[in-house]
Amino acid sequence: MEGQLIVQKLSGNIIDCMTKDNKMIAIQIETPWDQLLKFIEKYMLLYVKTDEANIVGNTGLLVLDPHHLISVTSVVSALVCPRKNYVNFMGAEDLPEKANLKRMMEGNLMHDIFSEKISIGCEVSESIPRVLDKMKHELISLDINPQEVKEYLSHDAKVLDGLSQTGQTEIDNQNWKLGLHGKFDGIIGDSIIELKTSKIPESTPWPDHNLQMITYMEMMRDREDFQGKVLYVNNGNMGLKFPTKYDFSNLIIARNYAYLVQSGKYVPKILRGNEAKPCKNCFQKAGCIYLCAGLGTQRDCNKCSHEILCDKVEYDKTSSSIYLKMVEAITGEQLEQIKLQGAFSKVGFVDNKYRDYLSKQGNALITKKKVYEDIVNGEYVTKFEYDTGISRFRKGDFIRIYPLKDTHNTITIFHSGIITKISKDFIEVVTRNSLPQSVTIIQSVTVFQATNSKRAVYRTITDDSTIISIIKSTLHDKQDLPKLNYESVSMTNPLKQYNRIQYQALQMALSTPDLFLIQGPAGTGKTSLIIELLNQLLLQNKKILCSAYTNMAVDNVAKNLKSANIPFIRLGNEYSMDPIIHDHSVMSKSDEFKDIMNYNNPGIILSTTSTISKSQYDDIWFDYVLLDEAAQMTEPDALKAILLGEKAILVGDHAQLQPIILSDKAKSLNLHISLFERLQKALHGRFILLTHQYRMNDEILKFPNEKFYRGELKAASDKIANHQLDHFEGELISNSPYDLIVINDDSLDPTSQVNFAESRLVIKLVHDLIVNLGVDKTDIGIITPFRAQVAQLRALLPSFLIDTVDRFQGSEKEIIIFSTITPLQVPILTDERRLNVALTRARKKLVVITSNPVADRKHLISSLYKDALKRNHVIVIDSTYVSNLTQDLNKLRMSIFQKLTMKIDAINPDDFIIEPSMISKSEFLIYYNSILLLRTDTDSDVKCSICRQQITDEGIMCGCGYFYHYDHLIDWLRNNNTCPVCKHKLSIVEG
DNA sequence: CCTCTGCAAAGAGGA
Repeated sequence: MEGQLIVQKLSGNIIDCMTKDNKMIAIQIETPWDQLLKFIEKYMLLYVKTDEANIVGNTGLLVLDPHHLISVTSVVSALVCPRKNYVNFMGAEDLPEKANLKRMMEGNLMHDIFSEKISIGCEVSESIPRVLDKMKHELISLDINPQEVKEYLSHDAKVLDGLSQTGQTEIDNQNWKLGLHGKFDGIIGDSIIELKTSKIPESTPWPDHNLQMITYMEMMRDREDFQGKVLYVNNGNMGLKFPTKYDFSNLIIARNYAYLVQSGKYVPKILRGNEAKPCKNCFQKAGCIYLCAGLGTQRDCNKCSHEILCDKVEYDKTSSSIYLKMVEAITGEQLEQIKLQGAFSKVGFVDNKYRDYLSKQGNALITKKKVYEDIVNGEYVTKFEYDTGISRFRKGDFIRIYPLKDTHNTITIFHSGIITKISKDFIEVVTRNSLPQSVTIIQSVTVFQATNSKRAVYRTITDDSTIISIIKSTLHDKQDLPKLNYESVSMTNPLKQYNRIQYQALQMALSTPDLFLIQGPAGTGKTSLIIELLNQLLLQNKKILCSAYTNMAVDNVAKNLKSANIPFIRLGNEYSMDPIIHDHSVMSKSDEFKDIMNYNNPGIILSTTSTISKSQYDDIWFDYVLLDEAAQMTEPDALKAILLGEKAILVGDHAQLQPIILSDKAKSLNLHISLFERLQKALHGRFILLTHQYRMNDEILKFPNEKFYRGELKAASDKIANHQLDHFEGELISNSPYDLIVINDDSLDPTSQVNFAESRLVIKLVHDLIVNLGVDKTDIGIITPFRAQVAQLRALLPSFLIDTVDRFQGSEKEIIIFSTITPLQVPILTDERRLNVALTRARKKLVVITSNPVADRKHLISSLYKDALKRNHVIVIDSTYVSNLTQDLNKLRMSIFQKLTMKIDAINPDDFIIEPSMISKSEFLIYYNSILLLRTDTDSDVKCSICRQQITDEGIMCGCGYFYHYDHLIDWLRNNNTCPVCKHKLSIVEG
């Protein structure tokens, strides 16, 4: 038998399972598979392949939770040593030796050349300068001489010109039966090709290469019977080696153990005695010992074979257990993201209905045809036309591209890419391979930097610096630090004048021997203080890291430094930073960066926490680490940067956005509480609140001030308290700095993330501002909670500044128009902090637009409404007014852009209306994060996965493809929050 | 829902 089974009952080594077509079957599990028995649970999904009803020896396969995909490299490492796989997973890796690092980089570059060779068929000599340029930043930061690498490539890679055939390269693949995913180097003809640059073996590939190739071949077997060839390129020679036979069941056992490690169900023991032979040459030995001693897990010093290296140190038990808890939280979040990616990825094989409806939700994009394809810089640039619609995609998103006519039950192949351009009917992407005419595009969401976060937390165990000790001590007790002696601190050549509190904050930050926290609410001059701190510290010849979670926040500091003429170096990929600061990027300042890296030279480095946490920067040491928007990052994220410095200054506002955490498990372990927020409560004597705000008119400030800052904020001067636009009264605009417009329309779809009525109103407002009142375009900012609404508004109003609330944090504008969408189910505006951000961006005029009556809602937005009503700021309009705007839509748009002397195309209003039937309540009732479950009129042969009875009327299907009686699933969800089979997070929609 | 971004394999030794 062969197939996917759901576990119903376990007794001894017999498991009662249900097949997909509702047959019950008992399987007996014998050695070596019986070692997995204790991990098998009710409702667990299994893939089973066996000749009889017994799974025994190497004749059968048993895959635990096959929808949780494990990477091929993890499996190979788990087969070599399960402990090694565990050590890697825990982030306890050491930075490889320098010589080895260089070999790794050389290998990387060789793969890039190979990739170009078989995808576009260009000469090696043409590729070399190109791939070196792409890798320049990494070579610089690792202090590897590009010239030496170039010589290596010119000598060794030349043989690749001997390859005449072209094919596909870097094949991303997923196998939903075996629970594996991976990426192999290429397919040429009927062969899977894997390139290696190590010493060429005499006959067959080296063992681990053999295992890797066997796994790839097995993963692809159901689709096509590929040959496997390992291509060795070494010292100017080329050798092609064919894999030897290997018992694949051993690989699946290793896969199951890697899965158990990743889901936190299993910790492999350290090897001892005779078992420990492989430890001799293991690169993970130090981390392995470290985890053993640091955490006290599996510790048994008398029997341990690692004695020679181990110093038997007893680490502090408290911080060790906190470390374990944080890693657990990070892992929880990682698992949530793996599931989310899994649910999206199933567009590769679940039926078209599922794909279409991901697309209707804006979570997938289906192309119609290729408009052009070009090769730029060794990569394919493809432009597609798609059915007009509004999606959540935007420029710069990492995406996965699935060929539409290439689906398979168990295997999916996709291309990774980046969106370079997107409009309402065209999308342009960059990929390594040529793409077919019709594809499905989904967002790539496995982006949580789990390994680096774990590495940072792991390093805090043994770090006994003052600052890390203070942070650790606040985890169990409140700490009162001695007062700072700051009064005598003076500044040389300050950039500007500061108020009393700002000045005190600067003095305190500059005098702290360890840490300091500055809470800077909206408009209180946070950015000026950061620039001044950087300025003063640089004058003191300090080496400083200034870091934030988002590229936008880092760029904000960079632009201010640039205009103050203060030198700095910006780390990170150039495509993710503002082009204005390209001349400060590490690519343009490589020599200065090398000096700062390697010597004790002063300087300012700007980077996202994500970039600076890469292992290649482990050895840089800073006098100061300055964190901007520190309340927006998780504690591990903050630790990544803080670990690199002697002192730390955290600037943020915990009344504004907090880190985004998807997993309930991680939330229960407080991963969503930032270090800034925690220290603000637990650490006394190192905190100041800035209270003078330089942004908002008092009418705009009033509500957020009372709601979020206990009324502690004041305008810095009367001038600011009263500043407003000159004569700005219009048809929909009052003479006051603050309006709340309510569209009285009950027919709107409350689940939608786009709202055309609000968009039309935005256009009307922009029209009145620009055309009637002569407002400058750059003074207007338009914000909204959803990416989809941003896309709609951008399509209607090209070249205007339109963005999500989250991305607008840290910015301000004279006039802000805030389209709320007033969603029912989605708690986007019930998060007070997001509302706070939205309401505090405007200097002189704030217009909030909401749809539907809001007064009777429990949401915070209803108290906003009540407050506005009391203060006479509410403007109510009816739906007829808005629908009449539709006829004038193009006229309004044309006159806006005529005034701006820009040419635009007319649009068809119908393109923007989301039919209520598309997302009707009766069809979709249960959410999996952003994905809805399908409610369907089922065919007769579908069975409920809970009661195993036939579904005769309506059934409901999870993204994993399993059906339920509607009532049974609802019953189940009263006590659980996941799909019984695949464990995806599900929640019932109110109403 | 909102954000961040690369991903996975790259490498040594060696049957």
